[in-house]
Amino acid sequence: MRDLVAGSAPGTAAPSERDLVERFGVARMTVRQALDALVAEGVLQRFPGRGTFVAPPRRKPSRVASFTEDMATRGTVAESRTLAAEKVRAPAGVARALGLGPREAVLRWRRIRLADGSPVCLSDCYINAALAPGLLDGPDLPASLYDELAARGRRPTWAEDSLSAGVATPEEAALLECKEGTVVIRLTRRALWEDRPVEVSRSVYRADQHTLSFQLGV
Amino acid sequence: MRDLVAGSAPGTAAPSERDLVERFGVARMTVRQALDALVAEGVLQRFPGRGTFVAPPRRKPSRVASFTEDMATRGTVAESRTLAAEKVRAPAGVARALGLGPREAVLRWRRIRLADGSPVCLSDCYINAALAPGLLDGPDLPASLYDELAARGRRPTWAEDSLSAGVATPEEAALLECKEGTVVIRLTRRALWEDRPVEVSRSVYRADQHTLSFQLGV
DNA sequence: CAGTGGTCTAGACCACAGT
DNA sequence: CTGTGGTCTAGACCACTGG
Repeated sequence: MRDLVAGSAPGTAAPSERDLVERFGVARMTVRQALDALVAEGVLQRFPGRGTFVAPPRRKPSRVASFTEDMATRGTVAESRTLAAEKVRAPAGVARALGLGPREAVLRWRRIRLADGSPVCLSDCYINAALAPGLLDGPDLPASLYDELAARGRRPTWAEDSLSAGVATPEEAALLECKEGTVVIRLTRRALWEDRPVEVSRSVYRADQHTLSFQLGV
Repeated sequence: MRDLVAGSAPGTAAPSERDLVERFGVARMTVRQALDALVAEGVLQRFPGRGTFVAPPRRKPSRVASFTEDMATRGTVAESRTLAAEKVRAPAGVARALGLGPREAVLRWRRIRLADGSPVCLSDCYINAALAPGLLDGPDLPASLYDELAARGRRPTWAEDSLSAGVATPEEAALLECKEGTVVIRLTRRALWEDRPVEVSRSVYRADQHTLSFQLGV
């Protein structure tokens, strides 16, 4: 079905609905449902009175990106060193951001993130334990938090990021293997799955090594 | 139609399709089309074999935000001082980013952006003149670039932002009324409308005064 | 004008949930 | 088992577009 238009130049007219009815020997409502799917996908566009046409290419929808993915799109290898992976009672601010009562259990995962072997980011992540039980319990820690959440059907569908910049504290400088006073970007993220907070995190990126990028949809 | 579920708690069952057929005296396909619209809007969710239910509330889709909107959501007043508003031949890099030939005409708009009266951002924006003819020609400059583009049906539907951080140059410091060496966030944006580049810009934010935020959708 | 998509009817059979 | 949504048929009339 979609073969009929695959690879066609944008603006090319698709066969009319009544054409397809004849060609496939089905009812017109059936044809329309098939076309509806392609329209929803953005492959086709309909113009009443004129016809159905191949839509101009669409940008990928914006999507909450994981560090791992982000690195992959740059062609660099993401690794991480875990500094802490534990179940703790949520600090007040974290509990509030996760919509939990104070001192409820959360998972904390603190990592240094490396790109091609050199440290670019220090991340401190709190995960709603109720939504991802045992996430940090296995013999091996997950390679990617978002992949692991995806495997549990809990990948964030929405996130709010706040960005500021400053200079590295002595501790940050030591962990990121840079000079104290290096300019860093601080990113705070609150990520939700189906309107329920899954993760809050604070990350510190070496700004001299790393550029953050965002794709913003519609 | 949507009154039937307006305000209902998420998870509430909607009337079944056959119910609605009787209630409104229409065909089932008609009911389904009406429901399809609500499902597409995210108001309802269908579960085969079980029924149709009120969907959990959805986050607003991520959307390319304008400085003006961004300020409004913070409850602060956005203003700007125009440093330059002119038609120029596009520098090579800008031309490439806008998908134009070298030295084609583009609109350049350079502004200092103020939040509650104090400078927070220096922005240098190049606009594809073909997509927004005369944008800077009126007796008054637009109050908001994105509002003005929206009025012409050319509001960006997609954008790609790159963020880095550094320290203010002497010129930037003078314009932003801060000390040389103040930490700043540099943001490069390429904004498209229907897959055609509309705007590329470079902005410099005082990081000690301003936090950038992003909402990222699905 | 003829052709297009948009909407609608009054049925039908299927796969699947929950009881 | 009954009731649900998912899919399908073979028509129909409408408003709109373009020549």
